[in-house]
Amino acid sequence: MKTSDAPQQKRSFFEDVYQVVKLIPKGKVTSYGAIAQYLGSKGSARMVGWAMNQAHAMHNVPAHRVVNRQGLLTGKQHFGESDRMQRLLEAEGVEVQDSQIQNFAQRFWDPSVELA
DNA sequence: TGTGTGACGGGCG
DNA sequence: TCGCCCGCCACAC
Repeated sequence: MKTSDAPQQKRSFFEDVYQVVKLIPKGKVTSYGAIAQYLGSKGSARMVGWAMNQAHAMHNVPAHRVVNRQGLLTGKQHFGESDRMQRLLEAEGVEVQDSQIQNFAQRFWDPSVELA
């Protein structure tokens, strides 16, 4: 086995994202950019979004709590059912109207601030 | 090895 | 105000 082992945790950028997402309190949401900024790559919000795509395999990652800066459930399409993501948020007390989180500013949870 | 992709964000017309 | 374009960076093929 040499260096070919360690197929488990890769300490990749993804896991960092997952850890942050897991820390999102129930009933709160954050944005891709906020996570990216917390990770140090403010302009790499796309990476976070893409990481969420892989997070699909991770059942411990509440990806539904991550939305874009507008508070819009842009990633709902990746949850299979169009209403699944919204349903999950509503189950946590987050008001969602037409894929748009209500009182987004109030529900917003910034890791770079809360985890500071 | 290099190119393309991507659940975004900010800026400009 | 709305819409379009460009930029960022890691990962897969």
